[in-house]
Amino acid sequence: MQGTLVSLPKRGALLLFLHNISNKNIKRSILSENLIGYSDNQGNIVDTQSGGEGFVGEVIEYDNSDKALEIIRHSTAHLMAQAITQLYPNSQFFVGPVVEEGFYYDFRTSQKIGEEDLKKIENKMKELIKQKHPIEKYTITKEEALVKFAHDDLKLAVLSRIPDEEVSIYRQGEFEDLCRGPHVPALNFLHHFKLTRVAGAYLGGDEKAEMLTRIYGIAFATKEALKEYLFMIEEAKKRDHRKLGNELELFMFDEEAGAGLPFWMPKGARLRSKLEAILFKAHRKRGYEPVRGPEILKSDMWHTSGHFACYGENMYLTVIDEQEYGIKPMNCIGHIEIFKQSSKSYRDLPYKMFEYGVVHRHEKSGVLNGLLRVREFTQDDAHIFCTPQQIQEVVLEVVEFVDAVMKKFDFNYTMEISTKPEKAIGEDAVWELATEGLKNALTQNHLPYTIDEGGGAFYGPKIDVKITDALGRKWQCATIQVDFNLPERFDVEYVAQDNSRQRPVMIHRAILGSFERFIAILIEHYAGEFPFFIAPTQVIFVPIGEKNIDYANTLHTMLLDEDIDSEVLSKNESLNKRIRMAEKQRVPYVVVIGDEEEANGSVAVRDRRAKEQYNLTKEEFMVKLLQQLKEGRI
RNA sequence: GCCCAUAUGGCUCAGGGGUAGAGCACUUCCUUGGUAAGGAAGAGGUCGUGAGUUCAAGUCUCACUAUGGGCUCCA
Repeated sequence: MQGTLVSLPKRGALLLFLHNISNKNIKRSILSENLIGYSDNQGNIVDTQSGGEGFVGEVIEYDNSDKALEIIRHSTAHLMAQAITQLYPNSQFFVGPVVEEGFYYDFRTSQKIGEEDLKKIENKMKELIKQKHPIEKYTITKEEALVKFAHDDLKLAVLSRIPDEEVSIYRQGEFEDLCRGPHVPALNFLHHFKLTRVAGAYLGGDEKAEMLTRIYGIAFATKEALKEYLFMIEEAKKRDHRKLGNELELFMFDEEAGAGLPFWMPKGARLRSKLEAILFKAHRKRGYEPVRGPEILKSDMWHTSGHFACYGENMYLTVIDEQEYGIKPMNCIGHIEIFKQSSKSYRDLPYKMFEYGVVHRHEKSGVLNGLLRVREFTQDDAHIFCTPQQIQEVVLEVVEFVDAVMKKFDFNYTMEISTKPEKAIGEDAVWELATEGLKNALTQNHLPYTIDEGGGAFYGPKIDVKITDALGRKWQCATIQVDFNLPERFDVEYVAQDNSRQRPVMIHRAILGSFERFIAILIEHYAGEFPFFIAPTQVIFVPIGEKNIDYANTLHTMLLDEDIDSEVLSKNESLNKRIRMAEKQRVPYVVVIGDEEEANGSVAVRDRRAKEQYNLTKEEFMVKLLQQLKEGRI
C-alpha cells in the first residue's frame, strides 16, 4: 500500500492519504487541520482518502454543515461497527448509511442486544477513538471482493446490489468494511455522538426477509450541537401526547377493550367537541352540507367500490342474517349514495357534503401509536361532486380552507402534488385537466408546491399537505384527491345544460385528517397549553373562602351559557395549594375570587401567558373571554 | 405481522426466590386561608393473564395480552 503520512501538530491528527497527493492538496490540508473532505463541482462529497492527485474541489471542514455531518456520521457508523465487532466477535454487518436523522447500522449477532448494551458500545467506541487509527481506503475488483467476503452472506448480499466492477474497502486498525465512503481521515475526528435506539429491521426492508438488529445513532461536530439535539429529544418526550394525554386526563386506552381503540375522557371530549364545533361552522360557511352514512354496509358495496380488492386486508367484517357486512374504513360510499338519492342538475354542482366519519381500519399491531395511529378514528371527511372543469376552482377553495385552519393553529405547511402513476384508470385528457387544475389552484394562490411525479392514486392526482409543528417535526394531515373512479363504478350522473347525462368528478378531502391524529399533534405542538378557543377547561375559579363558592358557581354558569368551560376549585385545601393545582392544569385563566371581588362584582385574573395578575369587572372579563372565543373562528 | 425492551395501588416509580414499599392523587378530621404544596389519621395492590420450575415465585422459565423503540432512506 502506498501512502503519504502527514502529521499535524495542533490536533496531533494523523492524516493518511492514499495515492500520491498533489502538493497543492497537502498544502491545503495543512492550512486547515479541520479538512475532512471535498465537494466536487457536482456537489458530490469526496473524502480525503479518495481525493487523489490533482483533485480540485471545495474544501469541507470539520463543522456542523450538512456535508461535514454526512462524513462524520458515516464514520461514526463504522466506528460503532468496529466497537460491536470487538464486543460481539461473531457480528456480521449489512449496511450502515447516513439517514435524515443520524445514522444506523444493520447487523447480525449471536447475542441479543438491548437498550442497556448501547452504553457499553458507546464506551468501546470512545476507547477506540483514543487509538487514533487513520481511516484508510483501498479498492479491489468485485471478483476479489466476492472471494474476500465469501464467508459473509450479508456482505455478499450487499455486493450483489453493486453494479460496479471495482469496490472500495475502508480500514481502521483491525476493522475493515466494504464501503463507498465518504469518511473522515482518522478516528480522532469523532467526538460527539450518541447511540439513540436499538431496533429490528428487515434485511433490505423486505417483510419476508430475515430480521437484523439495527442501532441508530447521531453525531455532530460540536458538543453544543449534540447537546441541543439531545435537548430537543427531551423536549419532545415531555410533550409526548401519550404522557400529556394521561396527565391532563384527555384520553385513555384499555387493554381489555382492545388495542388501538381510544376512549375520550371528559376533558379530552371537551377539547374535541370544541374543535368539532369550530370546524362544523367553518364547513357550513363554505357551503358544505352535513351528512351521515351508516357504520356498516353490505360487502357487495365494498366490492363495487374496489375497497374489498384494494383495502380488504384492513377491513373488519361481520355477518348479520347470513349476509356479510363490512365496517366502513372510509366514508365515500355513504356520500355517493346520498348524492344519488335524488337526480342532480349541473346547477347543483359543485355539491359539497361533509361528515365527521367514524372509520375502523385494521392497522398492524406493531404500528399502533397513541392517538397517532389507532384502529378507530374520526375523519373530517368531505366529498365534492363537480365537473372536470370545476376542479380548479373547487381545489382552490379547499386549499384556502386548509390554509385558514393551519394558520389558526400556528402551523407552517408545504404541499406536494402527486401526478399520474403508471397504473392508472381514466382518460389522459381528464388526468391532464385534473392535474393542471391542482397546479393552477396552487399557483394562483401563490402557494409553493413540489411535485411527486407518478405518485398519485390510481384513480386520480392529489395534493398532500405536510405541516410543521413547534418542534420542527413534519406531519402529513390534509389531503385533496381527485377521483374519476368511484363515480364510474357507482354510475353517478348529473343532468347537463343540454339535458344529457354526464359523469361528475369526485373530490375527496380531509383537512385535519383525523381528529385523533390532529389532536395528538396539537397536544405536542402546544405542549398541552391549548389556545383558549379549544382548551378543555378555559377558566378555573379559585374561591378564597367557603362563603365565596356561590359567587364562583354563578360565574361558572354564566360562562357555560356562552359555551365556555370552567371549573370551581373549592375543595378543602389551602389557597396556595389550590392555586398551584389550578396553574398546573395549564388552563388559560385562573381566577381568584374573595370577599373583595364579590363586593365589587369583579374577578382577579391570573393569565397563563402574561404570567401576571390583574383585576377586571365580571362584565369586562366576559367581553375578554368572548373576544378570545371569536378568535377561534375559521 | 416481525425484532428488541417493558408490565408492581388511580398516577410516577423503588424492590430481583422467604410477611408488598414510597411520593402524588383519594377518604375523614383539624385548619377558612389573599396568589404555586398547612397539619393529622385512613383506605387502596392475589405485583398484566395463564402455565411451569421450586419446600417457597412480583422476583426464575415459557406462552399469551398490552405498551414502547423500530422495520423506505440501498457498501
